[in-house]
Amino acid sequence: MVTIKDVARLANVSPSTVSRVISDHKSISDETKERVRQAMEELGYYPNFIARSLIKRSSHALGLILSRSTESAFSNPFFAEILRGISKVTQKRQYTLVLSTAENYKDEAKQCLQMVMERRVDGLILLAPRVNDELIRKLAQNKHPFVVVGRVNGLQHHYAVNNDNIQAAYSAVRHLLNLGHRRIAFLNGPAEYTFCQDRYQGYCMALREFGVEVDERYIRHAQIDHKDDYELGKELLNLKPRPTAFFVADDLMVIGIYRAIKEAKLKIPQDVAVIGFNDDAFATLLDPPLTTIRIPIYEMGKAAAETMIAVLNGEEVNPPQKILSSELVIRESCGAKPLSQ
Amino acid sequence: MVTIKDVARLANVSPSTVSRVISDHKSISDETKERVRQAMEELGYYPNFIARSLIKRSSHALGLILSRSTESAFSNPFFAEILRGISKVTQKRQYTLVLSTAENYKDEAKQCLQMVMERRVDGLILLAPRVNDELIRKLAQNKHPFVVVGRVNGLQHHYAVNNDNIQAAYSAVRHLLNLGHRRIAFLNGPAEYTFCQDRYQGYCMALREFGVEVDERYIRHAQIDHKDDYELGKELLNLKPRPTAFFVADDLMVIGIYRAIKEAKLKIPQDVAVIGFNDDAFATLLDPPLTTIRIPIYEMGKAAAETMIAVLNGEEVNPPQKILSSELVIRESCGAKPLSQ
DNA sequence: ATGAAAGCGCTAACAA
DNA sequence: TTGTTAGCGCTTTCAT
Repeated sequence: MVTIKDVARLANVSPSTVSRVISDHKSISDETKERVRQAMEELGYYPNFIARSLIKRSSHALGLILSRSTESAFSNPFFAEILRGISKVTQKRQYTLVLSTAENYKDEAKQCLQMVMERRVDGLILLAPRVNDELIRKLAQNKHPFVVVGRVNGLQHHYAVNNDNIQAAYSAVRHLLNLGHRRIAFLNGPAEYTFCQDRYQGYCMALREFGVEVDERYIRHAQIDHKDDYELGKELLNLKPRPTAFFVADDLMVIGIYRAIKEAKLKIPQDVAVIGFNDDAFATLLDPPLTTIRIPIYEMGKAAAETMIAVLNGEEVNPPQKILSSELVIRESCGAKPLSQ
Repeated sequence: MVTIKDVARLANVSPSTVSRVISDHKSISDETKERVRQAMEELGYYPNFIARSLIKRSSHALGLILSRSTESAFSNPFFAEILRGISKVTQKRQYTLVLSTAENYKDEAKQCLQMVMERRVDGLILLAPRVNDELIRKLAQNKHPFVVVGRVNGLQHHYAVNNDNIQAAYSAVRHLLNLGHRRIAFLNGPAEYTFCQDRYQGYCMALREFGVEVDERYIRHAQIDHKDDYELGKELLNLKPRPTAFFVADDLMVIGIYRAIKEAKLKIPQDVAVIGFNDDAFATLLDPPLTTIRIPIYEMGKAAAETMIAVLNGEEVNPPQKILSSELVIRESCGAKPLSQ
């Protein structure tokens, strides 16, 4: 292995001079700089990242915590999109991106704590926080740098990036209400996630505003792996009286819902209107194209990574909690445009 | 920061003894072992991974190189599936998984070379090799440990895991030929990837076996980001005489093809048969459900990671190039079962 | 069974 | 502007 000493010897300088050239220190004459660079080139020298990390007390790496099984995370377009945003930033800032890869929450919490304690990563980006998230509590307690994508409850000082879930769900349901729907089924994600809580709250808000009572029979929580969407869709369609519209908290679940509706020989949107969430790429390809909420996933990923790096650099991040807006995208799964805005 | 010295002091032993306890060295009395462990617990000690890496000359990390833009990689279910397989292994073996995140091939090659030279990772897993892949050539030249998922051309000694692309494409096309199709359009991926070359070869093999001449007009290469599938589908459908079947080299592209076919007021499979590749999760949800080739993506990911780790451990891997078999999954997009096998 | 000492490859005071 | 020296936190000979 070529080390800094080899370069120093060849260039006839001390190792510290080489080190200074690496970090482009100002007080090095152009002449020696050139000579050292040539020696590096000649020897094919690359600084040893690990040695550097040791002395700098920083791995210059960010950990990404999925907060769900690897399987269900990777198969969701949301994940791809957030990863795209994060990696855009890590790449630019020369950070290493480390993926946590656990099979369940408990393993993940342990792994993740170990990762920071062992200094494999300088900071963490956490997706999909849970209600009373144990891991987040511990990280905060140990004062480990992290930023959450989503909303954390019961924690005062922390960094987070989120979209306006309550408002977004509210807009979606109001859209259906404006179209005249009153029995609106809600297929939500697992109740343990705060983002599902928030969407539930938005759903209720809209109904109440229109004087419609929230009927829990019309609400279902699907599993995070989306294996039971279709079944839950059938259940909801069998309710008497049948819901005339579906608010589905993730476009991925719409696939199962569409199937259940079509199998019941019902037409979308004539018999049942459907509105989704996320605006995944395939939403426009569904039949009929899906009306849904577009959330700026890529931007959230970017913001999360930028926040984390800024915090690690000791910069002030203000505000510590950012909320990005979403937008209702009207396609054909709910029928005509609403009368009133 | 709690170091090995702090633990040593508290447990009244030398740092080397603590180090031995960490790695569970045999020649340490149970009594001291216990005492040291207690001290660790009490202080909340975690070994510094970086210091350890420095002396062990190993980062205990694997880099994953996507070989395409972050965007197009992450949006393909193939990627999620391979990542799932890889992470299953890295997790079990306590390896850190590092994601390379470049926007284009040139950047990626540079980044990736830097990653290994700087010792951020011990080895690399490379996806989707290109014909005459520059990066792979360089890695081999510098003797850097890597394993490729796919086929590499023009390189003698290397490790690789692949599926039987030629055979798989051959089966797919033969299936169509057995059903009586003779004008079979082929929507392939970019010609620069070896897996596309292989699928092309399988396509030709089958046609020739049935005495059908290969007509290049019926062959198109889609972009890796799947943005032009629909357009290419329309082009192919406008050919005179019109193809009666489509062999599509990635299920993701089938979405565009289905759309083109339906817009032309043609029925699947009555007017046009379609066969895909990958057996992505959504294949069964398409209308009609897609006949496709199932490749063991998860297993390939596992095998790749296992191979890489074995190689790093100095174990012998035999054979160095593994080929996993794929399987034709018959659903409804090609109509009836073929008469002959 | 345990400790002392050297050193992994680098950086950063402090000197010169 | 450059070199000398100490040391980041750990492991590993070599002694004892």
